[in-house]
Formats: sequence, structure tokens, C-alpha cells
Amino acid sequence: MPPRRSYDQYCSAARALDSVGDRWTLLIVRELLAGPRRYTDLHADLPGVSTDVLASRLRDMERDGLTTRRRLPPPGAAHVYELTERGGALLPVLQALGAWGEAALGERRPTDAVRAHWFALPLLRALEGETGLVEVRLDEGVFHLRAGAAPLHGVGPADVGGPAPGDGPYPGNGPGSGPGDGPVYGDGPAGGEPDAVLSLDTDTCTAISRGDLALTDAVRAGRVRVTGDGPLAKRLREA
Amino acid sequence: MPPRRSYDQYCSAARALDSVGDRWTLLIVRELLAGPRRYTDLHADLPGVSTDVLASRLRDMERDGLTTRRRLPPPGAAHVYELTERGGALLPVLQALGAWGEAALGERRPTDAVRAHWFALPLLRALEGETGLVEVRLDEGVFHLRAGAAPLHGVGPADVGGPAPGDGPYPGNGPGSGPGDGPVYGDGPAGGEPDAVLSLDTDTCTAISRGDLALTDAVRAGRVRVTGDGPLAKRLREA
DNA sequence: CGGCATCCGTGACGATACTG
DNA sequence: CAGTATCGTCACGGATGCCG
Repeated sequence: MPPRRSYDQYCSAARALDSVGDRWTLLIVRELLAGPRRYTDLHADLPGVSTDVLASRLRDMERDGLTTRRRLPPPGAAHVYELTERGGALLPVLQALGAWGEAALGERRPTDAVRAHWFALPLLRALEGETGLVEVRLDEGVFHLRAGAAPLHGVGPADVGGPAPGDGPYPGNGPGSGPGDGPVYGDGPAGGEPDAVLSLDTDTCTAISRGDLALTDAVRAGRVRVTGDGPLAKRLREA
Repeated sequence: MPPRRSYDQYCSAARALDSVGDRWTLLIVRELLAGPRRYTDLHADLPGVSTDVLASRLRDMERDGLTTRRRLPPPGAAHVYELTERGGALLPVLQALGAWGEAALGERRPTDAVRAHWFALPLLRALEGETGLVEVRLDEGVFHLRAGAAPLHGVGPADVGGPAPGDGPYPGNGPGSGPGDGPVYGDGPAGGEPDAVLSLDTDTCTAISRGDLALTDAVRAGRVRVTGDGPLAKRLREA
């Protein structure tokens, strides 16, 4: 739902905007694509969102079947929010938005916040065609992504029937999950043994994300250190 | 601009939402993807938008390089709004949103407005792989689309450098334009001789749009009348 | 502490009326 | 026809407070 008011148009794009057209909603989805997050983590990685708006969005998203709220296992009892399958199906939307926005990214403004995992979606594009668990180390932090784990395009409408509550929970992000389920990227180091570890500085990562610099060229120029023994690491070093 | 306030995040998706995250903006783009439109036409096909908000959005979009305002040729002096190349590059975003929203379209509610050309984007998906100028006739009206005229996915960042004003104007929608330029669909009958004409009722069009019914199956079941002599029409009849 | 609810000032939105 | 002007309402952003 946008603001509580619907567009009232019999059009699938308008219906989508009824659900995710509200301010902050798609950015919350971007955060949750990295896996289950606590309220405070979300609030920290979404600078500018007020506490009540965040709580309100999370409630609306749960009502619309985009997220579920789960109590963490025994130790460290806390709530985490995670995407349902329907919510995770928004990945292509964020990818399309990100691809379009790259042309206008420009230089980093002094007021711009940055989080390491915000580079995950663009890097996933740069790694299109590759497969494997990749850990990325930036000055801002570490994140990981599972290249080839999800179709980059065309998730399509072949998923859940509607926004009914009670959708199946989004599978956990444990290492070793099969392709297609679980988050395609996540905050922090990779859970298991990564197939490749990329170390690079922010400028290089930005250039790759914007498409100004090919990942292989960056490796060749020594602007990306590639470690790891997986076939993906070998391919990146050789290319 | 979203609301005039930016998210202030160095993230391409957030930057995209700075430009098109405002209420109504993406639906205005949906309308303009059908080709140049006048203010009053936009207002008529966007039920619920107030006049000042529409004017404000059009101003913002022009400032951000998404649209241009042009004075129509000599006779019938009026202004038309049309997308720039950068604005037209939002097609994949609307397609991703539409694909995601199809699962939640459901039945038409009594309060839902409908316009014939809102079926253009879903039908473009149903015609993926085909090429040709198609005219679609519904009870609600007639529209046309150019299948195969634009890449359905991956327009990517390889377009204009930024939202600087003064971008090249969007090419006219004259018939016979090469692939890639000009609107991929439009209101009213096709400008030139269509390669195929599809006549169908709203329920059938809805089922096809939602992916519940394959276009070829609908033709086979007699729910879509296909006329025309183009190879596309022949393929649809034979399939 | 994490997870909100409440209050408040500003501004965006929606409807109507009005003007060039 | 193409907007601008006005106005009430509601959403947003920021700060604070409550409660487990």
C-alpha cells in the first residue's frame, strides 16, 4: 500500500506501487535482501528514516505478505524481520531501479551515507555469468554474495498467489542452501568457505558498480586483490 | 527529487528513487511510454491525481531530464509531454514492477479504473520473442504495440551520462521507426499497417496479462481473433 | 538495551475553484 | 485547454518517553 490510499487502477504496475510505492519501502526490501535483520540494524542502515515510519512500514509489509517477523533461536532473544518468498521476488525490481540509477549516481556527495552491502546488487551484475560464493572486503565493511544463485531477470509472476498472510517463511541464509532460495547477498563475511575473496577500495568498487570499469580489467590493473582457491577465483585471476 | 528530500544514500537504487520514487511519477512514465501526451490526456488517464500534483511532477521530471515539453506542430497548437531517452530507459523498471504486481492483481475491484493501453506492458511480455506491429482491440479501447522493438530486459546503464537537462529529444513515434527508438506501445490504432490485429475481451486479456493463459492457447480456444497478413499473424494462428 | 508509541512542526497530497 | 491558487488533511521526519 502506498500511503494508505490505493491508486485504484486495474494495472499490475499500479498494484505493485500500492504495495511498495511508499517512501522507504523498497529500501527496506533492499536491506532485507541481505538476510534477516533486527529493527535496530535496519534503523542504523537506513539513515533518515524515523522510528515510527520504520515500524509502520514493517507492519504494512508484514500485512501485505512481504515480510515475516520471527523470534531468534534461544540465545540472544530478539526479533528479526525477513522477506517472504513474495518479498524476495522484488529483487528484479531493485535490480532494474539500480541499473537505471547507476547513470545518475555520480560522485559521492558529502551528505551521502554509504554501507558496504549497498554495492552487492551492482557487483552481482558485474559477476553475471559467474557462479560461487564471493566475499567482498571494502573499507566500509565486508559483505558476501552468491553469484548465480538467483535469476537476474525474469523471476516473473510464477510465485505465490497473492499477498495473503501466512506465506511460507523465507528460507534461512545458512551456508550451502541451494540456488534460488535464501538471500543472494548478506552483510558480513560469508558463512561458509568463499569461492573467492575480493579486496578493493571504494573508488574501484564504485567504478565497477557504475559499469565504468569491468571487473576483469580492475583485476588486471591490480585494483582488486583476488584470493581463494575456487574456480571462480581462478577465472577472475586469469581473465 | 523524491519529495524534494533526497534519501542521501550513495546507492544507485536510492538515487533512482530520488528521481522516480515520488507518488504518481512512475505512473506518469507508464503513460508517456505510450508516446507524447497532452496534459489533459494525462490527467484523464491518471484518475485521482490532482491538477497541481500532476503539474508539479511534470515540472520535476523535466528538471531531472526524464521528459521534455514540446509545442505541437502548426495546427492544433498544444503542448505535449514526452519522455527523453533517459526517461524511456525506465521501461525495464515498469516491466519488473508489473511482473511482480501481476501476482497480486486479482479480480477487478469496483473502484478500479481501467484503460486499454495499461494492458500493453503485460501483453508485450506475452509476445516476447515475436516481432512486429500489433494492434489490440478491447472493449475499453484500442492500442498498439511494437513487439521486439525494445529489449525487454537489460537496457542497462549504457545510455545517457546523467540527468543533465538538454538531453536529446525522444524520437517521434512515426510508423516505421527503427527498433529501439520511439515508444514501444501507444494509444489508439497503429499508425501504419499492423502485422497483426488481436480482438479479445477484457477477461481474456486479463488472463493473458496475468500469465494464467498463454496467448497461443487463447488463440486456439477462439478467445482471441487474429486478423492480418503479416508473418506474426500467421504464426499466432498456426501455433 | 531493543522495539516501538506519542507528540509536534513541516510539508506533501487531494479536491475544488478559478484564471490566462 | 493548461495549468495556478487556495485550503484542509495526512504523511513524514525528529525528538522524546515508555515498557519489556
